Formats: sequence, C-alpha cells, structure tokens
Amino acid sequence: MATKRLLKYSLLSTVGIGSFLAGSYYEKNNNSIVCKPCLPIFGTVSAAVPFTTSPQTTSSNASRISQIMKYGFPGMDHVRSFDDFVLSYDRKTRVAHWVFEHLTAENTKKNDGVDRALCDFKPDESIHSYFRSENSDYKRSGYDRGHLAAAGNHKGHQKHCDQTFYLSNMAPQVGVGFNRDSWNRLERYVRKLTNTYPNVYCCTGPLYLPKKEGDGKKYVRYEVIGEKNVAVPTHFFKVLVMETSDGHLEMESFVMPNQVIDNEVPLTSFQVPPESIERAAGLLFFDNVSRSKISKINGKKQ
DNA sequence: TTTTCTGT
Repeated sequence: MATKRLLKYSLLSTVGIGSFLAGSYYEKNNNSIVCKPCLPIFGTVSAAVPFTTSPQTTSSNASRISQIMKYGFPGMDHVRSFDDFVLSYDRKTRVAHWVFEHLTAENTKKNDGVDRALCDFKPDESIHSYFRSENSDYKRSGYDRGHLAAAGNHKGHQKHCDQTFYLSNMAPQVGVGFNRDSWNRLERYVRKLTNTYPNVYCCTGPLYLPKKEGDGKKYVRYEVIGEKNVAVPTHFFKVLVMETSDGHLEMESFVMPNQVIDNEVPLTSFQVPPESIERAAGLLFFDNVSRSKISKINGKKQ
C-alpha cells in the first residue's frame, strides 16, 4: 500500500519536474527580453516606494493612480499601474490577484476616436518571462483571454483601451456562456452604475476555491494551460464601492463560477458577503473605508 | 452592446 502510494507520488513528481525543467531551458534562451528599459513599463508601486519611482510615471498619472486606489490596496504583491487601472500580479498562477478601476459616467463614455478593433492582445513584457503569460498559452486552450479590467470601461482614450489588452490583465475564461454572456452582463451592470453614482470603484480578480471531492476531503483544483502553465481560475469576483452624491458609500460584491451560466440567472443571485471574498482571496478590500460609513451592502441597509 | 476564437 505504502509502496504503491510512493510510486504514484514519484510518478507525479517526475511529470512535474520534467515540465519544470523544460520550462527553465526555454526561459534561459529568452532572457534577453527581460528588463528592457524603454518598454512602456508602468510605474511600479510598493508600500516602501510610492508610485513616483518610474521615469514613465508623470505627476498626472500618479494622481490618477491615487484616485483609482483612493480606498486602499487589497494587497501589495507585484503592483503595476497603468494609465487608467492598477493591477497586482501573481507570478505563481500567471494571472493577476486583482485589478482596480475607478469609473465615472465621463470616463466610461464612448469616445469616437477609440476603436477596440485596433487593440491587440500582447504579452506584458514588464513581467519576467518566467512568469508572464503568452498568447500561445491561450491558443487552442478552449478558453478566452478574458479581460479583468474590461476594455469597455476604458473607451475615453485609445491608449487606455490598448493597455487593457496586456495579457497581465487577462485570465482564462469560459467563452460562450461566461465571458461573452453572464460575466459581460455583470460588466455592463457595473458600467451602468455610473448613471446612478458619481464614482464607482471596482476591484476584479480570480478565485481558486476549494471543493469537496469523493473522499470527503477538500481540495483546491484548477487546470493550467500552455507552456507557462497559466492557471484557470475556478471563479471570479467583483467588489464595488459606489459613492452617492450625498457622500454615502454603498458596497456590492459578486462571485461567479468560471463556467457556462444560464443567461436568465439574475445577477443578484451571485452576490456574496464581501468578507467571504476577502477570506478566499487573501485580500482586504477598501481597507481605508470605515465599514460604518457604508450605508448599504448588496442592497441591504447596514 | 460587448465579449472573443477559428490547426482558415
């Protein structure tokens, strides 16, 4: 029995190590791509060194970043700021931990000059090649390159729309029935909130949730795709804070499984307490906000 | 309306 288990274990290790070694060999031949100084590297933000360290970070986008991040950073792992959104990258899964956006009626309004068709999905070369996802990882994987910060939220400037197409802002998502349907429905709902609230703060990210299997034990199990083993999240979350015109705050939070969802299922049925997402993701949302200032959570008065 | 992929 013990021998059998050992055999099984060593077999698994062999497979794991084999592909790991293949990966490192590949990487070593591609080291020249790392750390090119003049690529559009977006200001790196960390607790110790605030967002003024990158020569590319101008004072105007530094103030935009502090506006986007007004209510606090959910976590500080490999934070990267773009012109109109901020993300934290998870090197292990090759998918962001979270992305943060600040939406208003003004900045989500369609600008005639901005064309999504001009955008290309592109690897984010500011991330070390060991850890960055490539278009080839997604190709024929069966999954969409699903935006975390939605392209539709950044139609004010072509550059903003372009930046949402970096693969650091993508996650493998089920296409038909999820990304192109119910997840898109949720994204449109969030955009529409800017008609009601002057400011909407939106944090989006993946979850890898444990599930009880046949032996009664819980396991976190997720598929990985491509050479880089990009993780396929089991679920995605959105946590929103809306500022009302009279200075109150309201919060809404959603979790959707990364699977085909019937279009008739109402979005409210995906609402969950924000605490449950914080525990599952290892993040703290809107940490700068006293929860006593929040007048409603998921539509319920506090 | 917006979200994508197709061993062409």
